[in-house]
Amino acid sequence: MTATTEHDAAQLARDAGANPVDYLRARGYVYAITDEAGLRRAFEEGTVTAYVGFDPTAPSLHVGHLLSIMMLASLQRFGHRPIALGGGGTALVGDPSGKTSTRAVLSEETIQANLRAILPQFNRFLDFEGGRFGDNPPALLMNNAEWLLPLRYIEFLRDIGRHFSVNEMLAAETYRQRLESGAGLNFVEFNYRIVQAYDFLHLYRVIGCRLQMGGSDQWGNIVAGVDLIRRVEGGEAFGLVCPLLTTSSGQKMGKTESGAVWLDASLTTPYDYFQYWINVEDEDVERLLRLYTFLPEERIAELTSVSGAALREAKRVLAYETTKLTHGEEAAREADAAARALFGRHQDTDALLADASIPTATISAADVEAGLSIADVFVRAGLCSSKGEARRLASQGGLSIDGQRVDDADALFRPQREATLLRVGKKRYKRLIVEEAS
RNA sequence: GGGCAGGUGCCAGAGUGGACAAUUGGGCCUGGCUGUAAACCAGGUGCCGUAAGGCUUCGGUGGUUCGAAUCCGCCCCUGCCCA
Repeated sequence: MTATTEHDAAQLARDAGANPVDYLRARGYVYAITDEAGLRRAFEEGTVTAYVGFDPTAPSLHVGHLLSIMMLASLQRFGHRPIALGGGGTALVGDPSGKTSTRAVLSEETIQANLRAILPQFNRFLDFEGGRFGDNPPALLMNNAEWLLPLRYIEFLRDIGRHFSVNEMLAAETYRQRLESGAGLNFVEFNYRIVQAYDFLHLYRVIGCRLQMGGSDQWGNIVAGVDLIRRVEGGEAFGLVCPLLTTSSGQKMGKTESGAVWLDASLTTPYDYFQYWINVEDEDVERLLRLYTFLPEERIAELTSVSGAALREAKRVLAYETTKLTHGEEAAREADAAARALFGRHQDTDALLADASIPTATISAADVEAGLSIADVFVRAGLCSSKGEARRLASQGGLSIDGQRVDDADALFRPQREATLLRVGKKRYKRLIVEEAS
């Protein structure tokens, strides 16, 4: 496995005197910038404070948020100040961007709970102490509920609302789509843009934040903030958005059949996280290495100069590096070891069964003795959702135990030893441990 | 507030008293070929059951009927038009 570079790509670029804009562009993060020349100048003139908003609609961030996080992390390596803004207030409003229908309204308690779970996840990516990358200032965590909830309606309408043209907003892609598609748009959602713009204004006023970043679906909202700052304060602020990533086959990044790929280890295990990345398509590896790791350009070029099966090494590095960033080096090493053991050329069942890094389920010895069918066991291990599915898979040749195909899912499960290797399809493995009941 | 049209499986969308666990397409899953890739080909895709069969499902609820996703009442939700 690659030795970790002392200096990552962003720091190298900084040492070489590059403007962060150039780095972000070279890495593929830039989809659009409101005023590129102005932003470059701002970066040259001093420390820029930049923020990205994250709506706490779930108890964890997921891979879809990763690009924005990487942008913040990159800027910090250039000595600028990132702010991760938790949308404790905006989540109550609900962003209609890219949604085809109104999102279910979350309760305030849920949102607060989600926020508490999400904020620590930034720790691995951002430095909240300061100085980890030279003279960088500490990153900040903020929650817009703090200033949005106390807002008074009439005042807000008078001071902020007046700056927004309804005509303009109706013409905006986000809202137009919803209106044209007949999916509907309620007043609360219609206000999302205004509230988000206000966030930017607030951060500009309070800590001089001058840059907001996000996905390209946020462009309109970000521009609205930039405009608001100019109108209200006569200030200069910037927006930068990254492309909305899809895989070569058109899938949204970070989405799988079974849902989002979470950054929380209890929702998506490091093993599964690693597997997500190592399973990317050939055409995507290079782009993803640039976006989701800090590997230097030369290393990426070296890894992706090959084609065909040799690209697997690049994917392994991608998986390792991304897992390391999200879950730490230890977890990355384990996930990598498990992957090698399970998918390596020579499968050694005994070694696999002893390997704790492989996803594991347990079952009590008493249950086994009472008589469990193979289908039952696969269901209990979480590999099948029902016995019917297990039967179906078995009849299609999709189940195996210790490398042996299962023909009859209804046969009694008779483990040879306390550990058994279950497999569904080509890729889903689980180690099953029979435990003496306690 | 009034009028009209709707709410079906992961999604889209047929069905409009029995032949419906529900056509079809997409997605997804499995097998084959492979490199834990793509493309391609084949099969599968509610739950229980070896099977026969049973059970639960078509916004909610209460009816009509031997029988309802399909008919009727009430309620909830969505869209369009009018106010």
